[in-house]
Formats: sequence, C-alpha cells, structure tokens
Amino acid sequence: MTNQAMDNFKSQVFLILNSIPFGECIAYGELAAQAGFPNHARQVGAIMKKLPKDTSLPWHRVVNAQRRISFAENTDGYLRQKEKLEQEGWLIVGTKLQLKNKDS
DNA sequence: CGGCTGGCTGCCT
DNA sequence: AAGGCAGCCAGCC
Repeated sequence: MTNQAMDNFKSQVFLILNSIPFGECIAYGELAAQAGFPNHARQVGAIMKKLPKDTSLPWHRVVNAQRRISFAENTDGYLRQKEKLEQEGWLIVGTKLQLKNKDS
C-alpha cells in the first residue's frame, strides 16, 4: 500500500465515520471495506488509536465484528467508549452492545 | 532488514 | 458458546 493510498484510506475512514448517524455503529472491517480497503480492519484500529482524546469524531461508533467494544473492561478506552455509546441510546453489558428496547 | 505488536476477523476445535 | 489460532498489515524498535 503506497503512502498516497494510505492517506486516501485515512481520509475515507474519516468521511465515513462522520457519515455514521447518531445511534448507529459499524465494524472496523466494514469501515475499512467501505473506505475501499478490505482486510484493513486493524489499520482502522491503528488510526483510531492515534486520535486525540478530545477529537470530535464519533470514533466510539466503531466496534468489532461481534458488536463488542474492542477494549478490555476497566481500561480507560473501554470506559470512554461505553459512556459515549450510552449517550447514544445503547445499553452496554460487559463489552457487548445491545439496543435498549429489545434486541438480539 | 527481521521481529513483535496491535481498538481485527473468520475458521476450527 | 468460548477459546485458540492463523492470516492480515502498517508502525515501531
């Protein structure tokens, strides 16, 4: 992957991220695929990792393919993501995301 | 330049 | 349902 492609990739990731509506979420792999680069799920994670804590991007809407938060519980990242998701109407059980109403 | 490490995934016990 | 494992690929050392 060229540096240029990578810039493009990042740009796409940010765009797509911003396009995710309130209350929805997307998987790392899917985000990567939509950005035009399948099998780059981890790279998406790497990008998220670099984001400043005060970023305005809805990075919390990105979860793993199992619809779980990809952080161990009691970690800082986990807590921050959980909090933001709860603000968007999600119910978090452990690392698992569920809809408040019914679900599954 | 080789080796290890991840905000991952899917397949196979 | 729950681990283990092997691909995956850019960063870092």
